[in-house]
Amino acid sequence: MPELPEVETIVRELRPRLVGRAFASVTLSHDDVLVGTTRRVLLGALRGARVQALERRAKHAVFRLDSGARFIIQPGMSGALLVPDAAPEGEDARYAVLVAPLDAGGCFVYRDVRRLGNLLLLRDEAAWAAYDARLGPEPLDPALTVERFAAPFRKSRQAVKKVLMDQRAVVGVGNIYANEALFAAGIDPSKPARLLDEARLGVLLAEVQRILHAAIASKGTTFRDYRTGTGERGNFQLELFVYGREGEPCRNCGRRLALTHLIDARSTVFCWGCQG
DNA sequence: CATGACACCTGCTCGC
DNA sequence: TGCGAGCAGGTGTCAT
Repeated sequence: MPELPEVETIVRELRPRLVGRAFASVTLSHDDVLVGTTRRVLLGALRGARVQALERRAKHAVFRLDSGARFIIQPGMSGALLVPDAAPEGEDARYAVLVAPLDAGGCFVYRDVRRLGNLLLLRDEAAWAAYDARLGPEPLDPALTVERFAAPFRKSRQAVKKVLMDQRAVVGVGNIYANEALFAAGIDPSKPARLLDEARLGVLLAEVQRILHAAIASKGTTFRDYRTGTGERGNFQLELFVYGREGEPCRNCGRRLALTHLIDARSTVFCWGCQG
């Protein structure tokens, strides 16, 4: 479900509700979301732990705990982070994977229908460094240069859209925003990445940044079940030019937008006229 | 090392 | 109405 703007929105909304609070208790409904840790270790680390900071890295939420460990949530396709006033019951509890009442009232809930999301526990700086090193640069980092952004594209024979969604090249861009950015930059999504010159990649980076900023301002894109940290819908779906609009007229030239699943088996929507 | 295929899991929609 | 096929904002592993 969530790409960079959605996770950024969730983290911003939950930060004031969680930072400074401690998890009074923790329950976990399924073990299959755990990566690199066990139920016993994770629950032991979270019980009584106080949240010192809540940040976003790539499409993940990062909880810095007072123990020095970091608790990471990768929401995957259907994960949601919420802080209701009380622990969920009945239908609300159905897909709750992790429930942690807070010391000062309220409750932290990680809800995930498909459970493709993952929970990680990084116990020290070395573990954090290893996790961080596997991820590419943040696209909204003002220090990111076009040269750095362009490098993995210049080396790859893959479709430019696939590289754009590769979290080792640049983080945070998933299927929705890859489709949108490539349309805005006038780039054919199936074009081999290495065939794009530096100027074109500069345009692509600029469009990625513009669109991600705009999507954050709209609190993300709600197509199905994405909700912000306060349970609201995002609004960026009203500003999409191609994603989910196959068969409809291009908002730029009026042609019918095309759909293909040939790139990385993900839906790619594009305009034959505008993306050369 | 780069690349493609497939796995993880559940729910919804669409066509027959 | 029922049922199978296909699809869904992500990411990791495996063979080749």
